[in-house]
Amino acid sequence: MSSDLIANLNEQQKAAVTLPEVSSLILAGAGSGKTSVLISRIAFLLEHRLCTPAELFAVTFTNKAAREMMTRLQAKMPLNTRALWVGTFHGLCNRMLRLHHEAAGLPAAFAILDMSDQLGAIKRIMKANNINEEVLPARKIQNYINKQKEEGIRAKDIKPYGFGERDLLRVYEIYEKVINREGAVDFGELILRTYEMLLNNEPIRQHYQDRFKFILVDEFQDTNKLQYKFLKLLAGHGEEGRKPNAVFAVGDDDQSIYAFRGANVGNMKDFIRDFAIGEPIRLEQNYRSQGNILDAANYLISNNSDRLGKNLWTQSGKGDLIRVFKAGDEAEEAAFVVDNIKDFVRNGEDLREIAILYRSNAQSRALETELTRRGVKYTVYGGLRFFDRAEIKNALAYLRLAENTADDSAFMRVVNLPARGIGAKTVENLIDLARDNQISLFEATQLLSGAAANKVRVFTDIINDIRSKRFSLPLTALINYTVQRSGLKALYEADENGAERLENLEELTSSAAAFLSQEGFEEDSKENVDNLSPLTLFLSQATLEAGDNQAKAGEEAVQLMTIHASKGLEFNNVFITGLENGLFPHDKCLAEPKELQEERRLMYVAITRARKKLYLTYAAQRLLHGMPRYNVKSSFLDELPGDALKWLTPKEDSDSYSSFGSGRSGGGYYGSYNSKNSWSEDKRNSYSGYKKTYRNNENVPEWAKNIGITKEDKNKINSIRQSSKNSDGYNIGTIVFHEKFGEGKIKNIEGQGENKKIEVAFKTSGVKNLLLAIAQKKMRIVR
DNA sequence: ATGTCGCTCGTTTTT
DNA sequence: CGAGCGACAT
Repeated sequence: MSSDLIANLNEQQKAAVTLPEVSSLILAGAGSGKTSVLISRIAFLLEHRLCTPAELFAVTFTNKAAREMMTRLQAKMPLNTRALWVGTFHGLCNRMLRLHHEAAGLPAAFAILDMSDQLGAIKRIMKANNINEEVLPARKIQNYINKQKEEGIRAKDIKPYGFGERDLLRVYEIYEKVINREGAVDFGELILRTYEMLLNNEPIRQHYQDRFKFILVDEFQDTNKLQYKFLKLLAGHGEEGRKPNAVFAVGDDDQSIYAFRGANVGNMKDFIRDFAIGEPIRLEQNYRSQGNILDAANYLISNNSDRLGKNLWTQSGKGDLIRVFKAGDEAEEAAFVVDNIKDFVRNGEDLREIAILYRSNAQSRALETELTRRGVKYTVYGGLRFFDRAEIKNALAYLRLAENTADDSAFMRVVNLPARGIGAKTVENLIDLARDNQISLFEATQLLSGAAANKVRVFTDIINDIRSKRFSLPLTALINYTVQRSGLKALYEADENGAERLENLEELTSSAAAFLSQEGFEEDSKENVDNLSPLTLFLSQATLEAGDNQAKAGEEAVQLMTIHASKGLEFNNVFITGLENGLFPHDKCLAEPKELQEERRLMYVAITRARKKLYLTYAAQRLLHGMPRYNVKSSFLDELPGDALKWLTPKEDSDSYSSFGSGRSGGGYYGSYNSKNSWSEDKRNSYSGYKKTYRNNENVPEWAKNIGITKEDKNKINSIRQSSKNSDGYNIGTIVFHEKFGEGKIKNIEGQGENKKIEVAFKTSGVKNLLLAIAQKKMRIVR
């Protein structure tokens, strides 16, 4: 059994998996089999009886990672997953807080505020306390509060610097008080409150310290200061007369890309020191990418300082060269990308194995336009998530109020939704009453008088009614009842555009049903293993797991996403677009060397997503906020090894010759495009050796052959240039598909630009004359 | 209570 | 350019 477990591991992986009961740091490079090691480690501990399932605490950053760990573990051995403490920091802290809510000073049914609830709460507080939002934007305060909590700092711990911070601090103080009264916690509070609960309650602390003999942490480089403090406390580090529990931390300092939200790479070095780790175990064999891709990644990241140090290698060959393409503008860039995707498709590649990456979301637009135009299916990661939809949040707000009437965020959201004639004035009164009497908005409704009181009573009656049924009705029935009783159902039924919202509300019920079975609730049981009600758990999960916004499994589509979103994923073919100074590395990161290094790590992450083919593109000109901006290529391109690249457009050297001086070859194309220029540059830097050989086509080494541009390459580039210039692609004979009229063939074209008109013979709807500028939005080219 | 105008701002973001 | 928001009018 156990030999089977480690049979497929390499030496380093084996060393990590079979460690005795000690703390360790596993430096796991991209594609080095990190997840396998983590799972094998747990399996190893259990099989060798080093601990029981109940003695494990394994924490990840995303629900997806936690789920993957559970599934793969279950595939290895039969396990009762609910007994296992595997989850995200927030999920596990939520679990602990629910179990010990009294010790933490919270009601059993405490609400969890997401970012928008939190922002709303801050705005409400500012209004109630006459703090002008123009001077101090609520977003700034939200940022400030979250930054403090990420470091484990309470308002009472802060001595403000100057007036600026004094005001921020004042809101932080009131905010703490208010959300505590509401029986609510925000994301940061979830962890801070758990940390403090353990810190201040010795019996509970000791219980968990005795229990969790093995603590495993994934993506350790992404932990913030508070999370590290929490881990130390849980491990019993610094506890007198106690040997700390074994912490198995897996991470990669080169993939730390979340400093902007509090992640502290420094935790890795602190961990080595605090837990006397000695040397980390390095997983450096890469099983994902081909040689050239890996070389590029290594070469690039070597420009960063303060690394723990690591060099990825692979047994697979060099593979294809990395293609570099300079486009005139973003449309041309998109045309190039889609053109190559079409080639992949012709060669039978699965669309899901193609990813287009970019630095910022706004860049997806040009790409989407081109993909749509050429009829290539795609999905964009990071859209609106299920539990973030307005109608879902509305329904949940009713349920939240039924659970916890003090939840002011939920109250504000739905007190007048659907409209019940409760206007801004009434709400303002309620806010004042609540503030003056230190009570919830719901309680404040009791103090209202006159006509407003009657209108508000309609609302509170609804809440009380749902509340009274929350234990007697099963969860799915309760949700259905709530949707109906709240008036939301009628509201969306009356709305001619409400059909989709109604569907989503129905899906909410089915997601609750799925949740129940997944959580292992017995048919009629009211509680799970932790004695929590289905409703409480469902509401927690709705906030903590907003639902994944990834491509639906089985749907064949090109994957578009930011580089941040791509972390942890891999694809056969990857396009990294927008490689321009100012965009990537981003403007705002140029000033601080630290931030530039994070940008470089971001590039490192992007490169290492690719298994086989990697394309790097940039555009000389790009619309930014509607204005054209002229860019130079990203400095990161100069940090890649020349002999791993193939320039499809004339190679551009940077103004400084540093890249030559440091021994990076300028391998590239010196054929018919302005070859004179290139040759003169060649002479200057004495790197002409193989290029000359190439030109003469004698003794061309195999790897150098690839560097030349073929005729096909050139034709393709020209056609891209052409097609993006006249760019619409609507010609006589083009087959189009129109949303309304279906498929048709273009018979005639008149006019130009804005006035271009096309005459289309539709199969089923006859001949139509359409103004292209308008019809284009509802139409795509079939071929 | 609802719609519309005009202003501002624009990196990445999971929980 | 275009989303989102607040001020203002209806």
